[in-house]
Amino acid sequence: MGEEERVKLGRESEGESEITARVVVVASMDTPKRNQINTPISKFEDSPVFNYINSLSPIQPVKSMHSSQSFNSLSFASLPSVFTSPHVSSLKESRFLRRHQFSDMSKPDFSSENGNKVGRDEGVMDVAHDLTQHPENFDPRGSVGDASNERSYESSKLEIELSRTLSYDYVNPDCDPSTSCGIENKCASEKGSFGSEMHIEGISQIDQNREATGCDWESLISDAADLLIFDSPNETGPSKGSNQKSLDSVTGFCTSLNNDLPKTQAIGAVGLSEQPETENICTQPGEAGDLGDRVENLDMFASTSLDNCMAGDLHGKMGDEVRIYSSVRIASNLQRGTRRRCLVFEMAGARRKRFDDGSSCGSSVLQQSHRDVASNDKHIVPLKPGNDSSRCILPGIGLHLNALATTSTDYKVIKHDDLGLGGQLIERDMVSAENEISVVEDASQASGYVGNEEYSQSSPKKKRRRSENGGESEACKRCNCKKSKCLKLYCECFAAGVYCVEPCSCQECFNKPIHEDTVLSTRKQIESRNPLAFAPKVIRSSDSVLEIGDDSSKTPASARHKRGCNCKKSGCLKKYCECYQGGVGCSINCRCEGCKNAFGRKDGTELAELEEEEIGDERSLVDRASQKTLIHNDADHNADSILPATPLRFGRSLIQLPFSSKCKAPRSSVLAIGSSSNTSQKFGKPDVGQRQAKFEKRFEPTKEDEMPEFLQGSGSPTSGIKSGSPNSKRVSPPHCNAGTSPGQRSSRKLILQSIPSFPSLTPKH
DNA sequence: GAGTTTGAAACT
DNA sequence: CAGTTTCAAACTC
Repeated sequence: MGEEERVKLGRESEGESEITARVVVVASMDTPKRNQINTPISKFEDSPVFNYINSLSPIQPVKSMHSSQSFNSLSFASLPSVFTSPHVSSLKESRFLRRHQFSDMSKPDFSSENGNKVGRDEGVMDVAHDLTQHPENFDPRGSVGDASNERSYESSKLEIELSRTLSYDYVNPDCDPSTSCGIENKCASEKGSFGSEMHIEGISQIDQNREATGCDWESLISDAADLLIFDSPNETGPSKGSNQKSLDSVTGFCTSLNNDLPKTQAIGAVGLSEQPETENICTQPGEAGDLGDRVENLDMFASTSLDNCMAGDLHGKMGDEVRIYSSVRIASNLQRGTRRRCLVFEMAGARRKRFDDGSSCGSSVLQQSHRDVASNDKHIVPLKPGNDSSRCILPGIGLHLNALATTSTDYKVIKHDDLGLGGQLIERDMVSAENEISVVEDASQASGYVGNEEYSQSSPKKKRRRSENGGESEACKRCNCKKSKCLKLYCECFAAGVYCVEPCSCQECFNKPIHEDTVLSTRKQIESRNPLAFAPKVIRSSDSVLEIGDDSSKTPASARHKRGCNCKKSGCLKKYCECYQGGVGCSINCRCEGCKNAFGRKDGTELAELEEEEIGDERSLVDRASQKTLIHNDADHNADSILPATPLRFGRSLIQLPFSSKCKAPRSSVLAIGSSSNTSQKFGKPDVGQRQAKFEKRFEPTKEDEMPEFLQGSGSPTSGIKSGSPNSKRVSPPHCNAGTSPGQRSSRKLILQSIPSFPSLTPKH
């Protein structure tokens, strides 16, 4: 219904403009390039796909068309493949790729919203079919596009044809009411294009435009096509400025097209919406005047489902050169990227709110740049059911990873949830910008959070006691601070980068989401003092894991405490010793006296030796246990997450856990070990081993990202634990690494690599 | 559970 | 950087 009205308006307001539009179209039709179009059409007819389409019920060609559009738009957003090959030569491929993407991306939204489940191919086929039926339509469009095509991507004719077909779909009179609305919008956009700029870019552009419009279209349809179309301020408002004529004329034109060349009109609209000139509306309001008409669709879209920024992004994408490759551009274009991010965040935030408990968690590092994301973390962070104190990711050194992970998670959510195009687009952008976060990480986190919550809830008792239970659940990090307010490293929770939770027995605790600002500031302060303060205390190479696997040899030597211990009385045989607690042997960095560390003496004696001498069976048992764990880790990654992976998991203690863990298991924690527990108890190793293993898996990958410094240190061939300052009580950050041998390092890297996303992800600030 | 021991963290 | 103090976990009873 909207169409007619609009058309009327357009005609009334500007009958001449309409005429002009037609004239233009006609001229374009005359262009010799028409032939090209014809050829492609014939191809379609001949193609099996075409036949298939024909075979399909003609009942709802329109819907199919819509779906196709939406897909295009969607693909536009995501299109990795497209990114890879910007060249026109691959147009055909790009098309297919797009389809794929669409299918993937759009499924949720479109299928549900439009009810249009026709595959893109079908849509395309339908379009082709329409074309065959209405060949005249093709000419105009194609001619226009070709003539004006500045970019001259050399886009394949087929692609052009496809785009045309798509556009036709839009126009298709058979469209449902909902679609009609979308069509109108398109018309409006067309106005802009025709009126203001006849030189429609090449077919490629059209195609792109189509995509863009498709996005809008989809959003409109999904939300409320009617409302959007008519309600959109753009139509009446700014867009009408200088271009109003064009709009009106366009409208008229559209109308006429509907009558005469319905399909063509749709195409034009698409093309218009996306002219290259159109940058983001948001950024360039001034354009509204010029592009207002074209933009309308986008604006509407924006108002509808996404932020204006989103729309602006879309516009920008579309506008810039080939839309197909727009995504690439986005990445390059900071402004746009930023906008998207904003959008993304906003969107994410909105969604999150749904889930949000109200507890706030923040990530420090990312805070500034990714503030929004951080806020989003809330969702991700497992809030204890019923407990505000749920752990949140704190900004520690490696926090950015967390944030990223979170972010990624958010994105996922967005994708799956509701976001239509915008959401998807955003995701893409974010991913590209951030270097893609590993999904694994996200999953692990999420699961981890849950685990935490459960865990914490499960045992309100002291942490010590808690750990006893499952051992594995690692109730780690339940503090008992009384004077530090849980804002110093004395507090294990804080040190671990997690918020205190119920189980904690702390007093006057400020390490809670409520005091996020305080926590963050404190963290920063501490980090300023010691950048590695929140880094994992125990640096471990993958080797150790492997070694453990062997059963026999196993020297944890590969892992070392970054700072080393300073034990005087414990002989490094009690948990007072951080090295021992971490399940690693003492190293040069240690200043301990009378070291008897079962995992490796300061003098270089390693575990293996110790085992023989002192430890004996116990150690092997421990190793085995840890080994098992490690082995399972990959598979269990998720399970691991169950561990107290509080938001800050990346925090040092968590990382430490791998081997030692601060998850201090209660003495009795031996349980975890299982059968071997009895023997292992002696040194308490069992706990360590198992726990370490678990944590290790999880954290190892992150280590590098989190702590590049460490990596470097570990990376240092000398590995020497001591490379740093042997004498200094506290090892300087760079030196932190405990001595990992070069070989170890390599193996470690392998592990890291296994986690695909991390390397690239590390967004470094 | 209270008290002691211990060593890291923080402070000077 | 070294020494001292503070702190909370680890440990003992």
